[in-house]
Amino acid sequence: MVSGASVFDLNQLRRSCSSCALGELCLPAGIGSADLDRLDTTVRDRRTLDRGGALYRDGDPFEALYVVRSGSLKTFVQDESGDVQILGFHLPGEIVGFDALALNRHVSQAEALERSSICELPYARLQHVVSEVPALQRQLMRVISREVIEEHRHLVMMGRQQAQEQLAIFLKSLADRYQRLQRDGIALSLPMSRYDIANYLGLAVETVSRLFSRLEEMGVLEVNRKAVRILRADLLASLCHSGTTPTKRHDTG
Amino acid sequence: MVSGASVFDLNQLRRSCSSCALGELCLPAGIGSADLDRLDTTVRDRRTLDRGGALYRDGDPFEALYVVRSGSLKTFVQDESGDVQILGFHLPGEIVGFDALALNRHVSQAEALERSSICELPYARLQHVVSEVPALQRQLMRVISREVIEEHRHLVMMGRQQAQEQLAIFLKSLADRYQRLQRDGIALSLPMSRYDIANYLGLAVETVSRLFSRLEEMGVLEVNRKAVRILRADLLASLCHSGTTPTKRHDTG
DNA sequence: GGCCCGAGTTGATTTCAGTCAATCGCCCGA
DNA sequence: TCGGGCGATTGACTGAAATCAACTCGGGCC
Repeated sequence: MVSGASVFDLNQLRRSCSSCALGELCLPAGIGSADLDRLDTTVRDRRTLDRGGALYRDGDPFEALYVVRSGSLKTFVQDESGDVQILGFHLPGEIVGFDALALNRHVSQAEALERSSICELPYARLQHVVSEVPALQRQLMRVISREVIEEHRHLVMMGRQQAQEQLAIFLKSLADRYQRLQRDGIALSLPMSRYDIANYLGLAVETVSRLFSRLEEMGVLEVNRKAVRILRADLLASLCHSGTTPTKRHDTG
Repeated sequence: MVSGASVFDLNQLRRSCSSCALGELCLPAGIGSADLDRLDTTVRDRRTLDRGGALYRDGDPFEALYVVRSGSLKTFVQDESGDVQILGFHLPGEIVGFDALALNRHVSQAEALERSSICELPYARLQHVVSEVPALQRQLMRVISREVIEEHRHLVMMGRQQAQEQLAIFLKSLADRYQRLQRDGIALSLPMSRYDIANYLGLAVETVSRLFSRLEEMGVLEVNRKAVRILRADLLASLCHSGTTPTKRHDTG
């Protein structure tokens, strides 16, 4: 039984993309099955990271793009004085490492928030396959574009004046992403700490903590540390656009 | 004389990239001259936008990438209630329009901050050339990666708790970009309004105005509306890291 | 099991930035 | 040339979030 499972895993590993449950969420979306086999050959292997384990560090040479297979990551930049800004939280199916394309070395860092499994796409191989499979090239561009758009969402979130709006948008967006993964979008178990959330949103930890409490008092959430249950998704959604912020209105400058 | 200039412009138009002064700053960086000629064939033409003129709007079908040739643009998203978040200011040599790759339509908007000249790279043609010139494909990826990194800088700026730090970083970064364009990095003439700056940084206009005044009092700047002269670049640089923000320090969550 | 540490929460206080309001002055167009 | 309007500045005030501080709780480790 045990050895049987192990053999199964090996096969799984060998035909990673074709059989991967993430399917449409990952790079292979919209790729024909023949091309999919080609893509399979570029996936070197899976790496497992423990909580806090580094996938890449600032300055590391660019070797590969990485797909989160299970678990979750955070990416962040850290300046010379040690200040951190978290750039994103990455759930299964999401690809990280695009920051290294420009200079052939990473200019940010990626770390596991929990025990995570990662697919590695060595860029040399990927580039080779991409040059032979135009559909994959387009798909790769689409994926980077998604990354750009995701960062736009982050900027919009941070641009809000009301901290409560920021947190509401964050939680709603996280819930939506879990739901797209066919996971529970109501009973979340946040993989990141309050410190991470605060940093991600540009707030103080205490503020985030207080906001969780306030949302609980309002009956929007049920909060127990990392376990967060959304009781009133409608209210949460309305809190995302609450205050009319005249500063932000369009103004041909 | 007049018709002579016109003929010259036409030739210029025809051999745009090869003769463009932007050279290394734009897409052609690191491309051989033969490939450069190939790239030239993909540049449809130049468009001129007046101040406030739209390059593309939210929902527009994806037709091309655009290079700022002269002038400057702002890109922004606008939600259903009209709230705007400015995503970036774009100077000559910079490419915009990557947001549309994911869904084949734009999910943001681009508008000229002043009279601007834009090179249009129809994506269908670009893709064709890219498939024949692998170096160009790599270069295109590098350019998108630069866009991602630029957005990281924006996020880091917005994440700062002190508004003064945000503005200092903004000004320093803008000065650096102008200098890279071989323009004056000391005597800036800001193409964007105070409203734009405020929105970009997630601040109120009044705060931005007060900060300009404060920086002037401190002897860092000389401010006259859009004309800003950096008197003490060293001080400006030090203001970029002023407050030690313990919240932001790295913290394994 | 008990201890210890760090994440998380809550409270008190401060401060900085947002808001409201008034005014200036530049630019553009009648 | 003269208004008008908007961008920009400045002031007064308010309020929300940061800061400082104390404490709780839970999990991991011995």
